[in-house]
Amino acid sequence: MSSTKLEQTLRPAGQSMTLPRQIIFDFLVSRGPVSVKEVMAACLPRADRASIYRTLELFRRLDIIQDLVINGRKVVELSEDFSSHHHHLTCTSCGKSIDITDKPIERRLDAIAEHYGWLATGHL
Amino acid sequence: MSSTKLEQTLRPAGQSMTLPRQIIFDFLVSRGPVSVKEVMAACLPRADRASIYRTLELFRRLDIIQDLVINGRKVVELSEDFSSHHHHLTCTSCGKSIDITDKPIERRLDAIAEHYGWLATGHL
DNA sequence: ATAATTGCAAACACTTTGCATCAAG
DNA sequence: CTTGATGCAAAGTGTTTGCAATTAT
Repeated sequence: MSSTKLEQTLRPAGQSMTLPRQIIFDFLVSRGPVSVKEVMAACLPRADRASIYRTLELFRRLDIIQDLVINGRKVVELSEDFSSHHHHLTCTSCGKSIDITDKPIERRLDAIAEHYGWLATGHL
Repeated sequence: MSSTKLEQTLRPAGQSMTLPRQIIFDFLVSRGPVSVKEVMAACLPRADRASIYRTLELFRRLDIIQDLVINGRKVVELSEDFSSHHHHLTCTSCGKSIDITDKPIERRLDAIAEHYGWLATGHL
């Protein structure tokens, strides 16, 4: 199969590049943060329900995706290595969110961590 | 029943002050962010499983609690009206988290929202 | 060829619902 | 008393697991 960014992550981890994994990954790339239910709706029956769960778990373990909650909705999105680090601005009326970035916030978070004697490895 | 902060929130909403609700609320006050499973473990069988779900849903609706994900764990914690606004510093090794507050962060978030023409009503 | 991954079906866990009983106002 | 909340049991969803068949290397 073609040498994509996905494959470059799977191979070193001793994982195979397979069609279900590609299908799920492609969907995640095409959409922003999505719920598991949305992944199901989009990938079934091309990928089996069990394979979807197993793939999401694998992607999570390889840090290809990360979980988060937006407006009380548990969703999954590509991690920073596959998209870029950002935050979300979410409308409390319609639920839609947009991605934002802000250097000062990042710097301040690092400073806070340092103040407490921690090393900020990441944040939501 | 006694006039607690909880009761002062339930009454105006036309809700009764009941023992199960008190039990669950007390547990949430005594502990920080906890998973539903932990609430179950602590409150069963004094409160019924169904009552626990119904109460958490009610608390959520009355903004007594809020959901969030800490380190991939979906948890619930008292909202700002019942604790004070804060953020979490979470250790990636042991999973423990501590509460922190930081004015500059708050101000910056407000500024960002304004920049996008939004009004920041809250954030995680 | 062989080892890993998949699809299917069954098991399991979690959450919600209907309804009779009980408690709060 | 009257209405709303509870406990129980059953139904409904969501997630995980075992295993034979399939696919990647």
